[in-house]
Amino acid sequence: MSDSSSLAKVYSPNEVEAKWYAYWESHDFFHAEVNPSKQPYTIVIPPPNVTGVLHMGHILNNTLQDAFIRYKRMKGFEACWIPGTDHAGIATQNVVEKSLKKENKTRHDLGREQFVKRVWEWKEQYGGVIIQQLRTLGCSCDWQRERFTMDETLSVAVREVFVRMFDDGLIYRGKYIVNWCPKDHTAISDDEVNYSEQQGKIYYLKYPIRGTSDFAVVATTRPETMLGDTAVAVNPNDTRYTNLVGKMVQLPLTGREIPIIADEYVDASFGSGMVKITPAHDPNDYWVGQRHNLPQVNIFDVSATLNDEAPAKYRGMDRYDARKAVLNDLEKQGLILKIEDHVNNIGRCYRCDTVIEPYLSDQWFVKMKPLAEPALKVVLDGTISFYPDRWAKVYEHWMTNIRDWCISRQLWWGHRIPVYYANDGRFTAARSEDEARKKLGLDSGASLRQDEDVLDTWFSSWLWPFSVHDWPQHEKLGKKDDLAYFYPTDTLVTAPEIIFFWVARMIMSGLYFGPSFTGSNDPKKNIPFKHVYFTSIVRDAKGRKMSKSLGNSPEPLDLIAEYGADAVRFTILYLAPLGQDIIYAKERNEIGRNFANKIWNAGRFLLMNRDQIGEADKKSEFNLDHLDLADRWILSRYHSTALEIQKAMDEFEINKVTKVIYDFFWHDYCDWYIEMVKSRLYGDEPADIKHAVVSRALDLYDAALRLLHPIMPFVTEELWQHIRQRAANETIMRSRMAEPDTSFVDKEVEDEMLFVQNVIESVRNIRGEMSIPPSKELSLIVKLSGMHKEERVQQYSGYLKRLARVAELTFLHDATRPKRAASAVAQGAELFVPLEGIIDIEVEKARLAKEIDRLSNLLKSVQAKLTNPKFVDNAPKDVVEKEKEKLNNFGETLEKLQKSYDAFS
RNA sequence: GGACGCUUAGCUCAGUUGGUCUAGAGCGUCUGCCUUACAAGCAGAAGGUCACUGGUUCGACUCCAGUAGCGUCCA
Repeated sequence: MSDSSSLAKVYSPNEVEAKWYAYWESHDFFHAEVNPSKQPYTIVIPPPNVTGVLHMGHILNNTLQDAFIRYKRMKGFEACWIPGTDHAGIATQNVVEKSLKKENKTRHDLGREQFVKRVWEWKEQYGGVIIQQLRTLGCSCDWQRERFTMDETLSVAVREVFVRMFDDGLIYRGKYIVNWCPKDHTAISDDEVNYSEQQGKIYYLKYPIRGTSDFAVVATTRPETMLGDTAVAVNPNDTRYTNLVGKMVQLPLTGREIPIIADEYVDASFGSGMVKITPAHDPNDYWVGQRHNLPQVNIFDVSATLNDEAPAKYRGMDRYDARKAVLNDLEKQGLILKIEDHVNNIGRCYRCDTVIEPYLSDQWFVKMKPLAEPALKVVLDGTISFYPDRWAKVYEHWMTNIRDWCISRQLWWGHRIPVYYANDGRFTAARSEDEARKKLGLDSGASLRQDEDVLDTWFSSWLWPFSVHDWPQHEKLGKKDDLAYFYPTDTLVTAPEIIFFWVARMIMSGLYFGPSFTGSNDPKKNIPFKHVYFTSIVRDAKGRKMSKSLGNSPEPLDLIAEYGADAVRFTILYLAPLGQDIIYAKERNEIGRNFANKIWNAGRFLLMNRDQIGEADKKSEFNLDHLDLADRWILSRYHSTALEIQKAMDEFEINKVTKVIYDFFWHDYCDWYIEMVKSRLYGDEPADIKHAVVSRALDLYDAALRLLHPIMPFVTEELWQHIRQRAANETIMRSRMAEPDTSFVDKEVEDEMLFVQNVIESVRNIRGEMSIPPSKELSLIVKLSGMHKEERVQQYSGYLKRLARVAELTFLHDATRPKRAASAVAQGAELFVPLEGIIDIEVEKARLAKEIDRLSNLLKSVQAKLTNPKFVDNAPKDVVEKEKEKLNNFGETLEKLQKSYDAFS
């Protein structure tokens, strides 16, 4: 596998990627096992919907996780990335219902059992395509540990948690406003409601205030709901009504009296500044009612027909007939102040287009206060850290204003609520019917009815970090060690949108249930993860969030096919600053593609030379004595790069990681080091030196590939396998990433190299400005000064000659000045490039003038500082010293340039 | 309405405890090159009142306040 002739001129990723992924997977390289000799590093995937397909958000999220996992694996950790999907109650049920609709059937035609069976069939056949797509992206998930939230063991976990919390008094049944479809007789979720604006009316109703002849005027778009009013509310800061708060009003048509209350929710500038409160028929009013302990008067039945709570004459009317009747009766009593046109936002059922009714119904809740308190603490005290940390504030705000969690859903697909009702109406939560009978004191065989509802999908995913290890059956199933070893996980990578839905709840469940399997009350042992990385939002070139409905997102698999997975991975990480959005356009993948190609071609270069020149015998390679400037410099650069990468990785600054490795590989290694290597390989050095040069270049390349591997796994594996003979089961992904060794970082060498680079760049600049073609070789005359010694410069003159395309290099020792030469100053050294017959004096004068101008501006500002006594007195000594040094440098350089300029006048 | 974030080259972004690091990179633009790894490349160049206003300071892209625009979450 080390044949350079197989390397094409341009890298084509497709076959390479498929080949290596199959190799990795078939060799179990992704699999992690309990290994006491290693430290574990664990990530659980945010389980994508089983109905989902890969989108740009997934690309970002999963590339991040894979980069972290691969990095830690190469740093010697037992790295375990546990994948899986979630059953996505509503989404999945919808998909199957839609397919039923094509057969002109509804789920009711099939019945619950058959319908659920049908969903499972769908899941087995079509579900989880995203899992396959993650492979295309290169994700090194431990597929042997793949889980699904409806798996039997995870379902056991859900029931266990429900029963324990029920018994602990943390789960209760209560009333809650849901979106109710009066035609389908079902609750639907927020995203199943279609909202549209519609021209309607707003009615100003007059409610008599008891003990006065005044009226409270309330504005409403739904006058019929006044029959269920239980209060009138004003804003507490609204001075117009301060004296009314606490008084009672007579609710017309009902004979009831209701209080006037004060609540912040009321917008004093809207309508009359007074609003009717109908807790049973409006979500906002519901919360006002909760705050003020108002009664909930539900006037509708399941078809939105008026029930017995309404006055007799309206009973049996539907809501629209009731509206007419109520308005008619109020009008008769002179209780309508006015009617205005008004644009309403009306929600309709996505299935049947019936106007949705906010409807009070029985639901199950989790008490959040007791769970929230410890979960907030571990974030505030840093036991769990957020990246970026400002999300901690958002988290804190939510956790301190938390509402109970409604966990019941009126669906068939999901974990059915494990609550059982006896015939007499008593109920309990239980792991099985038998247990329920026991708890209810019933005979075995007594009939029971299980709750019809299922649980919110989040009620299973909040257990994910430990349910993936089959808790609570982990001991029985032989997973006790796995749970102990891999829990808590280390890093969670997720979108900030689900900080409340998911992140916060996982922290709660970890702290609440953790002690039962960690055997400890230490929050550090029970938290589900230590670090949370919140991903960026991927936007299009116009700054709009990428979404299916806008159709502004590229198809990720097409991107991978066109540019290669490595390129897509590299590009998205390169563009992903911590905590900032990503502006993404398809063409940007050229960054990653070009980089992959660059690395590929550097590999080609090395292989050609390895094959033509040959390698050194291993031992001589790192004999530090014979390393020259280029070698010492690239080693220094390599180790500082490795150190920077390590730091950036630790801080989750992944885009910095990509930039650092990109700059090192492309600019340091390719632009300078390889070019310098060429001058040695193509010169007349002895063979053994050439061999050593080839070997050293290969070693550095090998090390650089390993630094890059977590981000571009495929191309690095391909090249790593090519450059040296590898054993049958070897892989770069399980090789060790070298630890940065700062003893190689050499400031002096980097400074000297900087001088070399300055000289070369100065000559290139002259060449460019004078339009001298590269084919024309130049002479260079150098007059050194200061620290630079001729003997040293002679040692690397070969580099200057080759890289600046200089045929002849001479040194000047006296004050003579070469005639008709372009000149420059590099770190105090004067450079002259004789250009007899070529030089355009005006061009050269302009070139020098520009540089003189730039430097004199710098000089002026330094002078201004140093002549300011306040600066000299107040600024730290080293800063003043630095400025003085600058003054000297600028002054000297300026003088030299000026002399050159004057020579032309 | 509340909280938070952003505004640096034509575009997308770096710039880590205030010292003009001589404010950088990629793309785009211009010039010259198919120089025996790479034209998806090499070399060079042009391009920036660091959103605006004020304040703190010897000194502000950097810290503070306000303004404008954009964005996210919450209500």
